[in-house]
Amino acid sequence: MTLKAQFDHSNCDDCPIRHRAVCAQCETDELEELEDIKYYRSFEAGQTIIWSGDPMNFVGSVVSGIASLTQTMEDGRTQMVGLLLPSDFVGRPGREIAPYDVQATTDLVMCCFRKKPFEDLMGKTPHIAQRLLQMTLDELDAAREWMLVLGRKTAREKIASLLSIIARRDASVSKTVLSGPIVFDLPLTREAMADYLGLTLETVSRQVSALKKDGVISLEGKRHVTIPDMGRLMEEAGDDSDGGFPV
Amino acid sequence: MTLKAQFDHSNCDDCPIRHRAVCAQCETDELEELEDIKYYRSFEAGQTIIWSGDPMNFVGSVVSGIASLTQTMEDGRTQMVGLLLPSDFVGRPGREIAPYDVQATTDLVMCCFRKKPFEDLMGKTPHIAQRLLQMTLDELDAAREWMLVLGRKTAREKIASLLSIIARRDASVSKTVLSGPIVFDLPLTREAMADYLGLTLETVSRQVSALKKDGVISLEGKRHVTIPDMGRLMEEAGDDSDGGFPV
DNA sequence: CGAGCACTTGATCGCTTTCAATAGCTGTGG
DNA sequence: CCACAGCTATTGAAAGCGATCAAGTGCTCG
Repeated sequence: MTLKAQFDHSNCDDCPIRHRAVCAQCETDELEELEDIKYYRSFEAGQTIIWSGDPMNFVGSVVSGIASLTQTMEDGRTQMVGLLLPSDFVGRPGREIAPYDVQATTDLVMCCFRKKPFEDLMGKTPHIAQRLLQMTLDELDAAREWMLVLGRKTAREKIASLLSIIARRDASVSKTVLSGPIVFDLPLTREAMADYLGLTLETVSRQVSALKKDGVISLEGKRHVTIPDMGRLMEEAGDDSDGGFPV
Repeated sequence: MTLKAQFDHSNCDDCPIRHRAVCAQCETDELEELEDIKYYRSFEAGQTIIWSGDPMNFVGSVVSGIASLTQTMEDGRTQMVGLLLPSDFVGRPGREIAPYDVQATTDLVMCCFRKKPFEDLMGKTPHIAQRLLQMTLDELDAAREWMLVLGRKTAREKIASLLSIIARRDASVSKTVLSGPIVFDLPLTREAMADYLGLTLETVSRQVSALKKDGVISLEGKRHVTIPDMGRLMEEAGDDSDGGFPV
């Protein structure tokens, strides 16, 4: 596994998440202070990064790959409560104990900071705190959108919602034109999709098949998705297709 | 209606939410600046305070009463995505358009600030931004706990979860002993409970009746609830009854 | 007394879950 | 090279839970 390799440079200027992560608003001198305390960690797909209930010694940003936050009930029912993409932040300054399991959904690289030095730095660097506030508010919006999905949408709408969200942010990264067909690889297994959507994996499989049969999506293999008509998908998701991106 | 009356004093020191709201960490001089730009508004139960999609001219704190954030789909399905109690903050600095309907669930008093002056003040008053970050992180935790409720719990567990949350924070306000029976009034109609839990009001009614029949709760009238055994209720909610409060 | 509202209760329907079998793929070892 | 294990995903049949449709109750207020 050559997971490390491409990110063990120490210069933040080259960092792929430089302009979207918690450090986005930092000036050069502030960035230097962060560089002093940062270190990279790599994880393989499936690995648990943090166990719920464990002490949190570090915080950090997802540099590449995808991580998930999940809650588990005593009888084993699990619900994903966060999907962390590159630039997303892990951990909460001021908190000692992790409230959720954090897992690497794909191979993953994180830019980490030991918690204490990071908290100290945040205290004297308003740019970091400001950015963290913005990011947290965005996550809260995303969480609330998911509450609507979980509480009120049908299985078919849930699948369409998940696909449209993944498609949308893939597009926002790769600058794809929104009008043409959209192509991407699903970063989640059927089971992970089920955990995200509050469904069983069988229902996920059935609804993915149904959307395929109805021409809303097409599949090559199990994971490679093509969306011929994004507007159609958003209708299936129960969303307004004139979609206002509220940022 | 004498909704105003009790809060049109201008002195923040007497304010019931002084130590928990967005102003909690402010020093005397900072508080004076807030006092200069604040104003109170009262709303009657059922009134809509802000419509989704409308411009947001102000932000503010709930002083007394309860407000709710709800999302509505085109076909009328609605999901509550936030329940705002005294000291909770309404609005997002930097955002122009309201993403949710904000409604007064009970009679309500808010301490408002016009958005622009508040944003300016936040820029030069780290104590406000810091407190807002803490509060937003808390709301995110609450939202994620609700995602588990919405996605994975049964109707009975959902009702028990809602009751235990209301009971818990009623206790945190009124300093009730946790071991004895807990008594409170439901601030929500059956329909509002249904919108919170992603259920129909009929299912809410049935499950409340079932919990009553099984002795988990007792009712006087429709709204006055007694919980003889909080541990039992939390079992019914599917929560660990050794419940760590993860502040 | 009757209208309106919040709530309860009953009967039936249907979507999602559950249980179960099977397919397809990858990697390992005889 | 094929057999087989292990994993992910698909598909079918049946069961169950919550939604839907429909009355009916109890309370408040005019």
